[in-house]
Amino acid sequence: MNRKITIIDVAKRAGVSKGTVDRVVHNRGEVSKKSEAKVRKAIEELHYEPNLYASVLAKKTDYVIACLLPEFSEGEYWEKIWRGFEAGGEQVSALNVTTRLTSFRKACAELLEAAPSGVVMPPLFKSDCIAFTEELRRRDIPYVYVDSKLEDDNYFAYYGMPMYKSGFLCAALLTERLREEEVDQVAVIRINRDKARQSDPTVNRRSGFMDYLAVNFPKCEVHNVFITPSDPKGTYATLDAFFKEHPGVKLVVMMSSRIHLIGRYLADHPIAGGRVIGFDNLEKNIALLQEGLINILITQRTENQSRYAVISLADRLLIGRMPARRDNYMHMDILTRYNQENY
Amino acid sequence: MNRKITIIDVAKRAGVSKGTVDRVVHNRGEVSKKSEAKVRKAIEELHYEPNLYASVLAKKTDYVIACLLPEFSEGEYWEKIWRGFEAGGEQVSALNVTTRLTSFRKACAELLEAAPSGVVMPPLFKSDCIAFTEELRRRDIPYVYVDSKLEDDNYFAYYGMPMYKSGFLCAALLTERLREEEVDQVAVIRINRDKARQSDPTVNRRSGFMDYLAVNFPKCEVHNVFITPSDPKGTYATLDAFFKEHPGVKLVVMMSSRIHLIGRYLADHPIAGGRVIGFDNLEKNIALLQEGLINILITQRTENQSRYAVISLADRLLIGRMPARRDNYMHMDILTRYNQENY
DNA sequence: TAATTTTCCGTGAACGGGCACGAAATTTCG
DNA sequence: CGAAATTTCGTGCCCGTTCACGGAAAATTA
Repeated sequence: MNRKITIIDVAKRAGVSKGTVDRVVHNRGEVSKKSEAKVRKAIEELHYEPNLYASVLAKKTDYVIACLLPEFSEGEYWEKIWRGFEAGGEQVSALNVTTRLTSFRKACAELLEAAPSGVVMPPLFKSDCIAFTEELRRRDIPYVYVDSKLEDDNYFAYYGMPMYKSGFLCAALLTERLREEEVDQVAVIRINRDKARQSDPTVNRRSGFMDYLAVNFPKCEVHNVFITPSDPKGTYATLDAFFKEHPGVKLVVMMSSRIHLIGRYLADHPIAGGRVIGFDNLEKNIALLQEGLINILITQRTENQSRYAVISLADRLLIGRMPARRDNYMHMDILTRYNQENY
Repeated sequence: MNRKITIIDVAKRAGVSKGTVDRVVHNRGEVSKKSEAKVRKAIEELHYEPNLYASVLAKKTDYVIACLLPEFSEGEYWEKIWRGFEAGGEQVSALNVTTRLTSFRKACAELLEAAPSGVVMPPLFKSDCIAFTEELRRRDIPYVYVDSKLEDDNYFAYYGMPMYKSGFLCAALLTERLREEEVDQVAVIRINRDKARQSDPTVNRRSGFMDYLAVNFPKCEVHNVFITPSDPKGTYATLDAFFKEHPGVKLVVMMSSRIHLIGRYLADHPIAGGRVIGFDNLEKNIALLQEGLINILITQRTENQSRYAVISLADRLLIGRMPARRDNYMHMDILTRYNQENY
């Protein structure tokens, strides 16, 4: 029948040895033009494709993919990314590819010792990151962005959410079916950040959000309410003060993954007839969905970002395959209490 | 460093040969209790896991997974299932596993000739299917259901949507934020079926839908409107007549994948201020979303069902792995015009 | 033309595991 | 106890690649 074509079949047909075929397949040189042509012809005619498994088995080199992420505690957004790294690592572990999870901070230093074959990371601290990727480029180490990306020219691939559009979607869902006079006030809960060091990862999302409102509800007033994650009491007080002062606000959103920070307040003061939308399916956020305290979570398969990233890099290292697309925008899922179960 | 543990390492530690270890690993017998114990201990201690790739390479047997589906034309629901079969087949093709796509009708006959190692199928024609799976059971050929399932005891796994819940979700989305008096009438578009042969695959979904309404909007009146897919003109006329007679109907759903059948009518008579919900992301349905003629599509990664099915079966055949869950309910996605792009 | 360099290519030992074969060890039985 | 039957186990080849090694052929130089 249609037995698999092997390298030997190709060699025979081209009238050379398997070593030569191998050299041609991997562009390793040391082959005369004539032989190369014959081999390529034979490959073409027989539709030869190397057996990945035999190849992996025989290959000696071990690849290490460094996966960078910030330090995080349980239940945080980064835990999902971390899971994806693990899943991807598992998937490629049999391929002589090892993943190494590293805290972002230590990465640069560590790179000097153990030179990895590839790097996956979210570009978190912009200036540090630029220096770092510069170094990677110099060393010819491919790197993949997850979560968000910088606009340098050298990243190998990017996997993440379309941030601007997610803000747009958020605004659309928030205001759907509402008449203009019902969308007069919106509260955007925001996180107090140390602006010197941390860039705000939600800027693009926020502009998508604002743009949608500006077009569809130009008269809508947007209140920014700043809270501090480490200070639950202060958060509660801030919210309390805000909603006392603006009792008409029925529409609430949180652009980052931490809508759960206002869960406590919502439990005590549910927003009747309003709508609350957050992002990302952290367990604590899902809980709020289930309790009906928030209406919608806009999420994505966060783990997939990091998993795909690892796999795409392994593909590149092992068989030189490029990803189908360089920029991979993940689908945005809409989660309600009725469809969160099998997510 | 942490070199991979091989069968030789285990053999050495247990003081036997690799042949014996192999026999233990695959429960092939011909091993004394004493040796087996030693080997198992060594495996345990070294955390040995056989290298899948080496294993596949060495194994000679070829597996064939038969994938059954009904005949379909382009753009239909089954095309997605078909894609998944192809994707899954591709993924396992390097593992000596071949997939063969077969029309449901011919399957029984063909089975008599080429005995496949496994079967994946949607249980479409109930009585035929029961006879068929009986035969499979007798021959000890594992089979996996996709799309929907029969409640026999022998299927190896099932991948599909939670039908009842999808109806529930549909009703929830349809009526969200509406006051009781706004949900007085609902139109359910249905397909005329030859009841003798074809079972209605949406019964469970419809009961989920009805149950939600019964609880939350007990006074709501549900109109069933039957159309015939092969007769666009008749469909148009039927719809026209219906909506003329019931101008108050603003909420419309279609439980099957064919909401696009009413696209033509909707284009001419958009339902202002109403809501139209359909199922499944067929291209034609997506187009309606984009044009704003329908509001929501409840979908799933249909291709994944069939892909997972193929892969799970390959796993079972190659390394005897059971799926984590026997029944795998896929997540239901909510698609709107704002998040359909990267799906 | 012989010697030397360079280019090209074939050979064969891995890689980790499956499995057939036959030998060794053990049990059974006369 | 010895022979035969049975159980248990080790050996070695094979799967399709990769790649180091070294030899043959071609090109260059003297």
